[in-house]
This record gives sequence, C-alpha cells and structure tokens, in this order.
Amino acid sequence: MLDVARLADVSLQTVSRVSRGRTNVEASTRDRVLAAMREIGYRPNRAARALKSGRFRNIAVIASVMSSYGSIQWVSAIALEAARAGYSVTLVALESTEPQAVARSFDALAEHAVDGVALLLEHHMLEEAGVSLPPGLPAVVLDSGVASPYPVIDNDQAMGARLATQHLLDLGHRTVRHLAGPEDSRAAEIRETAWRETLEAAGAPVPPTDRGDWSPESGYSAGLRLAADPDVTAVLAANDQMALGILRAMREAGRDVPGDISVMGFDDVPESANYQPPLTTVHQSFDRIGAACVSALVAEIERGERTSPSLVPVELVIRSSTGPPRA
Amino acid sequence: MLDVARLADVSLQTVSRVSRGRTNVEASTRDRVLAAMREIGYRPNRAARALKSGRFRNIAVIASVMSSYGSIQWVSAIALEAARAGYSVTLVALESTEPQAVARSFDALAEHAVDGVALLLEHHMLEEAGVSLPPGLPAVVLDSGVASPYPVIDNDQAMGARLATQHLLDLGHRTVRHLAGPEDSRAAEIRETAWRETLEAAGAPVPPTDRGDWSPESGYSAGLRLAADPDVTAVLAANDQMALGILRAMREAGRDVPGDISVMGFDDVPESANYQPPLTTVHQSFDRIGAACVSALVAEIERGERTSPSLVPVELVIRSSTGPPRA
DNA sequence: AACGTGTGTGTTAGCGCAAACATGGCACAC
DNA sequence: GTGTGCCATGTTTGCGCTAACACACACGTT
Repeated sequence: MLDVARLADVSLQTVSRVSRGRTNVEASTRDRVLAAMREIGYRPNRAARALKSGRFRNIAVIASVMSSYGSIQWVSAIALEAARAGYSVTLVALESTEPQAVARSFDALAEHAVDGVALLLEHHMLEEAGVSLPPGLPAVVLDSGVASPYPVIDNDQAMGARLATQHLLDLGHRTVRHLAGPEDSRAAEIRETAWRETLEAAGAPVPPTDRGDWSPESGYSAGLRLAADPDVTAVLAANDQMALGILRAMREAGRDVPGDISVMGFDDVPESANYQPPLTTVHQSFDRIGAACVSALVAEIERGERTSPSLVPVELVIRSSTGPPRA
Repeated sequence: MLDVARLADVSLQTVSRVSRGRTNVEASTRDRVLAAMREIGYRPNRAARALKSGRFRNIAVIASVMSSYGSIQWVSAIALEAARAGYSVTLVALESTEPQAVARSFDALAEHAVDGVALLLEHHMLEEAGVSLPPGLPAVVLDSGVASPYPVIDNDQAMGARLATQHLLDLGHRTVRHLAGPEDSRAAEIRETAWRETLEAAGAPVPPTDRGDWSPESGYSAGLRLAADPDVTAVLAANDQMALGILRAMREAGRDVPGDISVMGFDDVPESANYQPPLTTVHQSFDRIGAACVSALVAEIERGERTSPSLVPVELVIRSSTGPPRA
C-alpha cells in the first residue's frame, strides 16, 4: 500500500479511499492511484481491513445434513446471494448430528471470522447439544415453526402438505395415507400436521401415519406394507426419495401407479420428473429462501435491523404419479 | 485479551501462548488463564491473528456445478476434512459457467482471505475465462487428466469405466453401448476413452457413442433411441442420472432390464439402489478425495510441499440392472 | 473584510495479536 | 562458588489498514 502511495504520490489514506471506492477523491488522483495499484499488483489485505473495521464480510452456514437435496440447494442459494451482497460464505459442515459433534462445530464457529450465521439445522439439535451462538452474533434459522430467538425463514411446508393432500382428495380419493419423516424432524412434523388438518377439514378419515427416515429404503419398506393394504388408494410421502422407494415397492407388489395407487412426493428433486412414473410433488423455491436469508442477515449486520420471520410459498407440480382412484 | 491477562495475573504473551496451545507454559498458569478466558468469555480475534501471522487458516472451494451429486459430495468432504485440520472453508459458488461469471468469481476470490484454493471445475473453463489465481496461492484441481500447473486429485474414473465395461463383457455381452457426458466435460471424456479402450482390448466391436448432458432427460431421450435398436444388449451411462432416464425409456418401450438390456450407471448416488431395477454402478470415494485434497493443500500452505497428482480407486457396485444377454 | 461551508488531501493513532528478544530463576557440572 | 544452559514468563514492536481529526484552499454569504 505504501508503494502504491509513493508511486501515485499521494498519502496512504488516499490509497485507502480509492480502494474502498469512496467518492471524495478527485478523478485525476483516483486514476493515478488505480494505475499505481495495477502496476504494483496491489491487493488489499482482508485481515487488516477486518481488524480495523470489526467486520469480516463473511457469513457462516452451518448445515447438518449436506446429503439431503434441500440443504444443498439452500447452501448454494445462500452462497450465490451472499456473493452478490459482497459477502463470502464459510461452510461449517457437521460430521453428524450427535450432540457432541454439534457442540464441537459450534466451538469452532466461535473462532471463525464471521459476522452472521445461517443455521440449517433442526432447532432441537441446538438444545440437545447444549450450545448457543456467541451472544450478539446475528443469525437466521432456516426451519419453520420453531420458537427461536432468531428470525426464521423457510418454505411454507404446511402450505405444501395442504396443497398435496387437497390435490389427492380433489381427485376423488376417500382419504390419503402419509409416510412421514423421522419424529425428530420439525419439517416432518409440520408436513404431517398439515396433512392431518387438511383431512380433518375435508371430513376425511385420518388413517395412521407411517414413518420413514427420508431414505428411499425406508420408503421402500413402508411401500411394501402399504401395497399389501387394499384400502390404500393414495399416499403422500414427506419427501421425494421416500416416494421413490414407495414406487419401487408398488411395482414389485404388482400395484399400478397411479392406476391402483396415487403416490406424491415433496421437494421436487430434479430426478423426480424421471421416476417411474414421473412424480407429482411439491416444488420449493430455494433461491428465494437464499435471498431472504442473506438480506435478513445483512440487514442485521449492517443496520441492526431484525427481520420478522417469513415463509416462502411453494407450488404443486402435477406429473403422472397421481390420478383418480379406480372406480 | 488484556482483561484475561489481568484476571489471571499474567502477561498478554502468556495468554496468547495458552490460547494457541503452546506447551511452554506451566500447568498451573495454564489453568489460571483458561479459567479467566472462560469467565470473561474471551474469543481470539481471527482477523488480528491472521494479520499478524499472514495466515487465514481458510481455504476456498470454487465449485461450478453445485447441482451435481459429485460436487456436493466433494464440497462436504472437503469441509469436514478441513475442519479436522483446523481450517475453515469458504464456498465460492459460480452463478454459471459463462466465462464472465467465472472471471467475476475469481476477481472476488483475489480479495478473499484464503490460504489455498480447491478448484472443482473443468479446467478448460479457467482458460476460456482467461483468469488465473493470484500467483503463489496454493491450489489443487479436482479433475482428472488435465495438464494443470496445480496438483490434480480425482477418483480413478478411467478405472471405473474399465471395470464397468469389463463387467458387462464378462456377463457375455458382445459389446457395450456408451451414453457419454457432454463433450466439454473432462470426466465424460475420460470415461468414454476408458470404455472404448476396454472394448478394443477385448476385441469387441466399438459402437458409436451416444451423448447426453448428465440429466435424466437426456438419458431418457437417448434411452428411447437405444430401445429401438434390437442389437443393443448392454448400455453404460456416464452417470446415474442418465441411467435413470434410460431405465424409464426402456420401461416405456417395453424392454426389460436386465432381461432384454443391461444398464449401468456411474457415481452410485444414494438413490440408485432404489431405481427400477436397482442400478449396477461405480462407487466413488468422496471422503477420501476430500481428505487427499485438504492434506495436499495444507502441506503446501504450511510446509511449501507440492503433492504429486493422485487417483483414488473406485469400486464396482453390482445390483440388479445388469445380467447376461438373452440367449 | 470577516465568516462560514464544503471539498480534497495528509497525519496520527490504534485495532488484537504474536514474533523476537529480554529477563530472571533454577538445576546442574565443574 | 562460579559458570552454563534451560525453562517459564514478560516487554516491545509492528503486521496493514482505516477512523478521526487536521489542514489548506476555493467558494459564497453576511
């Protein structure tokens, strides 16, 4: 920086002003400084800048389940949007959801140079691990319906489950079975509750819930049970992967989809249009989530504004795995 | 830090030593300092530490295609392994693979506080964008077979394609069709070359290559063409998603898999065990890649050692989509 | 003429930490 | 007793940058 200043024959402060794009520098001076920077190959040192300003222009994303389609979409959407806002993104991947592993990652986080955190994890994990974020650190939680001290942003999953269930009822099914996600998942709970309430509101009987762990395997074994029950005409799986397992089970059991049984998923993973048959599902807007998340974080970091929780609408995607029940 | 020093009645330097885990501190002093840190809630300031040491303990991962299964696995494997080595990971997501977008991301990178970079992109993109990394910045490329100035790490994809092709030949197929990935993909090229060479080595005829873009849709349309050709008895798709599309096409064309036609994938995505039928494919070890990548980077950052390129072995996963040709 | 007001630029100080060097105490050999 | 070396700990300094202030000068206003 000193070299640049000397070469352009200005003070260090003027170089600093140019490098930060401040306006109160005469055009000719600015050009001289910029030329000097290029000649020397000057790059501002982020560490020094951060030390002085107290800001790192960096946000952390803590993701518990990088294997799931949703969290990946979230992470990339946040990374893209953060780049637009001039922030970088530090990815803190959890080895597992064991309380100790969560606690360890949070300890590491405290030493990270971040101005804010996006939490991509089930909120109860935080409590189980007995950890908390460093006080005063802005954060948002990407998870719906939790009582969190931080702003919460999520897809409107309840709306998704409602739309899905209603779609099946509208097709003429007497009721809809639900293959829920694991009990400790908040998302699973919300989807299940919305499913139940939609049935109740329509006066349809509420059958017992089946439960899987998001994996195709768990969908497969639940699917075998469902296939064996002649009363079942429609199934809503809590995610696409489990729906895939159900499709496989139905085929093996000789039950036609959607002729004998309608199957719906949830998430709209890119593959779902190519399942057998192409899956009717619920599409979530991850890029909008990412944008909402980053703007909430930046608002709090830069202007101290707290955002109120927000739910991003979802959309029904009707393909070929659902149809009217056989008369 | 000053408060901690006062509370523990030691010098700043001793606090610094304790906080970095240096050994030359007496046990009793260390305990006093640690207690004081806890009481005050002291957290070392990364920016100051980085400013002083010239190291950020942070590596960047530049990923071009966060949507593909492989890159996601790579990113999380690297993040996990980096955490173990005491590094954090900054994710630089590319908006697109347009040269301008790539160039923009690289400009941003230059201002990032990173000690090293892992490049998760096709090498030719760098050249097209006309960008280069800041000189002297350690980097590794996760991409095989490129002539790169940086160490290259990858799964042994040639081995995978060889194993897959040989598996089909061993089952008794006269030859094997190949649905390759896009032409601009190095991975696609390697897989295709290995497939061709395996056929040639076995004295099998080399049929024309079909080409897709990694998507299930492209697999589907290629699958329809393949299904119409009665000579085809075995197909190797360059990834699982395209294989999924082929499976769908075969089913719609009334061709049994593996009875009429054997289909193989490549990647072993978690869903592939639940495709219809469960897919025979090639499994890649992403965690080993992540570990190799981080250790290569750390070796260069901390000790200036250049690692030689390394290929991580892959494994054949035989499920139910392949079998002997109908006699 | 005296006084604000604004604009472009320079000077000073210090952000929090760790390297380099300094110190002082103790164990041991001679 | 004196020297030697080693260890735990303290003091000083500066990493690269920017906020705060200082200043000089060109204006317009009273």
